[in-house]
Amino acid sequence: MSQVRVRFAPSPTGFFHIGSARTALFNWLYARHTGGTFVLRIEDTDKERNSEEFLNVIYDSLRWLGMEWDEGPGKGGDFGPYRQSERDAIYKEYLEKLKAAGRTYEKDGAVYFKLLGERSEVFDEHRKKTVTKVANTPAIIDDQIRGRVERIEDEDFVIVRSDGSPVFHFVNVVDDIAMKITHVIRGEDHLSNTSKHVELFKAFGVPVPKFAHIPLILKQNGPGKMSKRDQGALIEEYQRRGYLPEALVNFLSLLGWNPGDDREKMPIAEIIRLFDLPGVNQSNARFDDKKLAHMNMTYLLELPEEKFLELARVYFEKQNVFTAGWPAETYFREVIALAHPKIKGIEELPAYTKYFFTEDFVIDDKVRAKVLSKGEPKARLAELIELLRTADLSSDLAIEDAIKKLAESKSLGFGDYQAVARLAVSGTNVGPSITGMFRVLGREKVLARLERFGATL
RNA sequence: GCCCCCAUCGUCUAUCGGUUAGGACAGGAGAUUCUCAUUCUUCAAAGCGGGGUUCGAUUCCCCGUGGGGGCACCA
Repeated sequence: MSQVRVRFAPSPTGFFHIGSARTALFNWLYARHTGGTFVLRIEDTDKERNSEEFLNVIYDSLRWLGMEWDEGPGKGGDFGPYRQSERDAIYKEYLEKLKAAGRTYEKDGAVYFKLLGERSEVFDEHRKKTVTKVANTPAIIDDQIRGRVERIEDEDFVIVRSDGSPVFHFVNVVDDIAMKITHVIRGEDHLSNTSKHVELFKAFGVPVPKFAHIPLILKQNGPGKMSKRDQGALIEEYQRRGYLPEALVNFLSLLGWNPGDDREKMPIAEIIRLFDLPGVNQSNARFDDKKLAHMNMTYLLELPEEKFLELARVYFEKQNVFTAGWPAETYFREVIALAHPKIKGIEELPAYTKYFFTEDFVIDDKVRAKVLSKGEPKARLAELIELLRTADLSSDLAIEDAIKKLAESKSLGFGDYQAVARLAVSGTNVGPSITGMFRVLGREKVLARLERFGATL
């Protein structure tokens, strides 16, 4: 195990979204790549905005995506507790160090961190008030992605609120020191905060960790970064919709990083092997749900049949598709197998397979008009009914053979029978092979539907 | 307003000074398949502008412009 220690430090004040997931992912990847330790720390110092429910969302989402933490809540470790709300004693201890060093003062009941340098009163246009500026020297941020960044922190800032609770900047740095974090990998939105953090590290007399500020994910439409309110922003939504976590992780890894060549679809072990901080891009990336959907489809297509069946089963259960009871296992299995190579996402499954499970499906009017406008569908239907009364329906090949022979005898093509049969049996013009549909549905249902539809012509 | 970061097809990106600027998603056209989807072929599509440095800049530097982020007793 290497000395690298990284942490993901979410605040349970909202849902777990794409941006957080990618920050977690890059931390996790770096830990796995270096053989280091991935720490999960919960930043719940803002009592007003926290909830247990949000905490579980974080745990569930991380686990679903396959990012198990090495230290943290439920896992233990030598530097716990891992929830900031339980670390008051540690913050008090560190606050005393700062006080002893003469780097704090109180004002309006709050504790301020005192910067070093000459002070002057300046009117701040933005905040419309007079503030005290400090002629500080620039903080040097050694960023693994952006290189050397300098920024001057020129105002004292609050580290403990008047109600006694410590502020983010303070606890964040204290915990990174106490938990021996070596690399701080976080979103670029924190880059401007980093000068505060560097000042604190220096005030504590400890070495400043390496930083890596990763680019942000911009919302798909409109300006700005993606937030939890944006369409497609929540991890739990992908979970609910039956997306494959491997696909989501693969997609996320490619937002701001690449393996250095043309490869996109890669197993996680390969991503871990190739991932490194200097390879991360510096510019923000716009979220693209189409590309995610495509990535998901490629993963879905190569999923082993048993695995796909289980995902389908779970999805049908969650969506409560079968209100009147589950279909027979072998039947369900055959339907799902038929749909597997044809769909782009698990969420399409119920609609795609509906007519397999009920007689109560609608005939699409547009498709009906289109199919009935060509050839002699009524005659074809009658011939098909006649054929299927006795034909061998035990295999797709046998069915295809029978229909082809029939078509040949009338100097017609397979398509002349396919379209009208499909419409009668499924109500639409999209679906699995007609032979597969016949085989799985069985003679009785197929004939009944063909006859029922024929009666409307 | 001040500070910080960034800049290649619509989008994600490759290129570590010399390339017909490549790939992927999305889009167009075609082929294959019983429909649809897949798959395959193919087309269209990019170096923000201006200055430098250099024999030569997408690549290095500067200035604009544009985009993003930050400037709380939120995290």
